[in-house]
Amino acid sequence: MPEPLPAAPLPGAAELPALHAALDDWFAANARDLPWRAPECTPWGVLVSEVMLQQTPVVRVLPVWEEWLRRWPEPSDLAGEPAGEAVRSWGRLGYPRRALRLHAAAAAIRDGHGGLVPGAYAELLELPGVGSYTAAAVAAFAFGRRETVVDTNIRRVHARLVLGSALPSQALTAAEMRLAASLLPADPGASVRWNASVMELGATVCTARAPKCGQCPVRESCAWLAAGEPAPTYTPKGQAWHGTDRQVRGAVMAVLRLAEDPVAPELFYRAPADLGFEPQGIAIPLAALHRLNAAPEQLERALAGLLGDGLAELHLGGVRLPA
DNA sequence: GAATCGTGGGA
DNA sequence: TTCCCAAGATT
Repeated sequence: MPEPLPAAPLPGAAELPALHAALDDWFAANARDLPWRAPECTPWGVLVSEVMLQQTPVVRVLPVWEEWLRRWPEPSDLAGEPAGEAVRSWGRLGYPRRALRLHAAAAAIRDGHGGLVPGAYAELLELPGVGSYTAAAVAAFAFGRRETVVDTNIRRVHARLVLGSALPSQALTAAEMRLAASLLPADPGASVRWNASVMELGATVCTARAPKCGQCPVRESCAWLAAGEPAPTYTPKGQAWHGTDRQVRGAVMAVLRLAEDPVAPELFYRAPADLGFEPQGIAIPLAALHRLNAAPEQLERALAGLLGDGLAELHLGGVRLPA
């Protein structure tokens, strides 16, 4: 299939070194001091950070990551615990399936890789919860490999800087991957710094809303600024939340995370006050769940979904986190 | 390709 | 208050 030509000429071989140098200098002076970027951070620490950072802001990941690495310094440490411990210690990071998959990845690393996080993209990609972005990111940032790392930040920077668009396309395309590959420095060390600096630029300066173009080290090269900051050609559709099954799932998960013992499913369908619970412990998330006023069918779907995903399991008539 | 999957903070 | 969206993966 023929693809449309880029809206702006791509940076040529003559311009790329200057672009690389500009972002290299900017990153050296402005990079955030994040623990998973420290030289002593292990590949396991990098992998945990990358999974936690999927769709979750840095500030919320930081304390949970610290606790995970303190408690489970190596993959085998996590693999030796029940999966439910991973889900519980995930706290309120969201998308708790990630905790389950990270636990499964730890077991795969212990059983299939001698307990060491693999450094090859193809091997990383085989791990549960690791997709194309995370595999490339771990290979690059933990092992210094030359990989084409493409996340939402990098896509947005490329869209503006090179293509002159306000936002990247709604779905990642093969053309974007080729563009990213064409911009990557040949030297492995330089490529790692480039990936990290473009991502950092997108996260802190070239943001989705209200970009700080005045602070941008490559604003003179930006196709979007040159084009007069054209508006997006589409409006992203928001994610519904209130009244959805997802909201109910989240509320049920909050109960299970706090429960010491299996929770009788009937409790999900009644107000804690009617059950004679004091407003403490498990009664707090139960009350929050009840306030959602979810239809019984909705609660059934949420529970069935959690059981199907392995985020909950039945045990002696109750529901609990997976063993 | 589109839908699904949490959560909380900032604009 | 409401809306947006943040280092995606999976089906």
